[in-house]
Amino acid sequence: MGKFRVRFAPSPTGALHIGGVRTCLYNYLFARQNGGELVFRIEDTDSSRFVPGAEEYIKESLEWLGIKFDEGVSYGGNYGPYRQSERRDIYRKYVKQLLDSGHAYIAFDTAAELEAKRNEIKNFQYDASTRMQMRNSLTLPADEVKKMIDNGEKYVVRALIEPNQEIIVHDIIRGDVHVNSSIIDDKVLYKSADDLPTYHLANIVDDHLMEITHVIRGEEWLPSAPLHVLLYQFFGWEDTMPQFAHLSLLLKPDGNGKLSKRDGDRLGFPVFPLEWHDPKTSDKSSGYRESGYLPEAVINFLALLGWNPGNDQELMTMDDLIRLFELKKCSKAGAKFDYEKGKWFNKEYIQIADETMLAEMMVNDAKSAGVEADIQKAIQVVHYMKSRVSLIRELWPLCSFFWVAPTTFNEKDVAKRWKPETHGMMTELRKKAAEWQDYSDLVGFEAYIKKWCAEKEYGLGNVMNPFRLMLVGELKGPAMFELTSILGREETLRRMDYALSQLN
RNA sequence: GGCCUAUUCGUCUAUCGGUUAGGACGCAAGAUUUUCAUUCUUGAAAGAGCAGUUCGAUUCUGCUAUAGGCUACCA
Repeated sequence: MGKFRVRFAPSPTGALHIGGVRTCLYNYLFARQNGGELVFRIEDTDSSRFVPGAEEYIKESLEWLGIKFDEGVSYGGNYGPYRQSERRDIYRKYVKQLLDSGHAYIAFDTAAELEAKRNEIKNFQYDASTRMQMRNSLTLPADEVKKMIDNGEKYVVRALIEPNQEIIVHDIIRGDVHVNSSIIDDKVLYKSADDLPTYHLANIVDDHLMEITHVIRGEEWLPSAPLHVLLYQFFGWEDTMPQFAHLSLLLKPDGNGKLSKRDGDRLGFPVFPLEWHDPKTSDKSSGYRESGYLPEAVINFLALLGWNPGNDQELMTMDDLIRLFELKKCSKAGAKFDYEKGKWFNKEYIQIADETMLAEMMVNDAKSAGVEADIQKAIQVVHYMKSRVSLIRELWPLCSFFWVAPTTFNEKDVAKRWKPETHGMMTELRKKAAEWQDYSDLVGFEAYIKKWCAEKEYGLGNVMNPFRLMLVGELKGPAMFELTSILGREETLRRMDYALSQLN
């Protein structure tokens, strides 16, 4: 038995949807676990839907997420080219083979003719029951067919499907799916107009030639899987036909239907890994990276949407996933996309993330807000504040007061904590704070202030809350002396002076 | 309309015919905290419906309902 080989084969028609990311992830996990190979193939057989930049976007997204390909477009390999638009010669050969063996035929029906037929016959299907009424190589004399082709008349090649055959698709996740061939129409396999095959033909030929052993793809492909099985038979490739695994779909968090870009816009969460600027519509869609997610969190969250290791373990690294993943354990039902849970995963990963990296990202956000935040201080701030955020992007808004001194004071908090006697107490506290020199010794400073409170018989709450109010402008932030240790002596005193001048 | 697939707490899910149906997110309450968070504890919360098979069905079968997918010279 040879190596397992799987592929991820997107169409470059736009940003990579989060569901596509999951499909790719599962392929990756499967390949890694079995010491197999993951191939990156571009399925650009529909020239009209091509979007420039999409291919690069897909690559960059998967790189950010830590999903690596072994071969394929821009990775090289011995089975190339890996872009279907560059494989025309190959497909032509196999189209001819199908035509010669009588498993396919040429059809000249125009779009208008097909449309007319659809109006004429209810539930029209181009198949055994109707093909003899159409303009194709089955109904036209051979010399006329040849003449039409020579004249450059546009045609398509259709699969010739025998009716009333039972086709069984063996699916790793779903078991055997039985389908009667009568419900499959004579699918178009090739269009002379752009000299390109359709998905179905290209897919089978490429998977065979690239020696793919397992096709792991979305459930939307299940209905065409019987056709694919038939094509393997037509070519005589049953023996090496890959095993199928059709993954359930990712659904909208609310209501029904599969998750779409619009849901993200509507509900306020990203459906794409990276921010995407559509060159055609010039629409901008948010991405997980730009929204403040860690790739590890996105991977972990996505992996568990439709699969689980069979126990209660939820936090898993990529290595864990590679070790534990099982196609057979993938759930058959679609999974609603729960954005809140995704945020929880991210929060967990922020807690174990490198603090310097988090600080650098926060410093970047500060810069965008027009504040030059120094990295050393930022690292300290992150250390104390990271447990409070779910997204990296929440860090700066939450922590900006470490750099930007308050100019106003929250009215409610003042009303609650700034009593008539407070100004006098805070003036005294200002003196004690000035006496203390080493603010980095937060334990010593805290003891010093508390001792003073005890001597004066001041309630801690009556001191600490106004103190915080003076430094932050409201009642929030880390522990009081963590706060002063980061602010430092000079800044602490300065903020106290300002507050004392504003509050009375 | 036709075909295919699915159906356990609000959500993601565990359960290899016998369980007080477990966990996580979210939610609620309590504790902790000089603030806000964090953290901890506790709680509410589920087998779509109806038949059948069986000593016994969440688990197997059928029907119904509901949901999703597909039904293009798109993938």
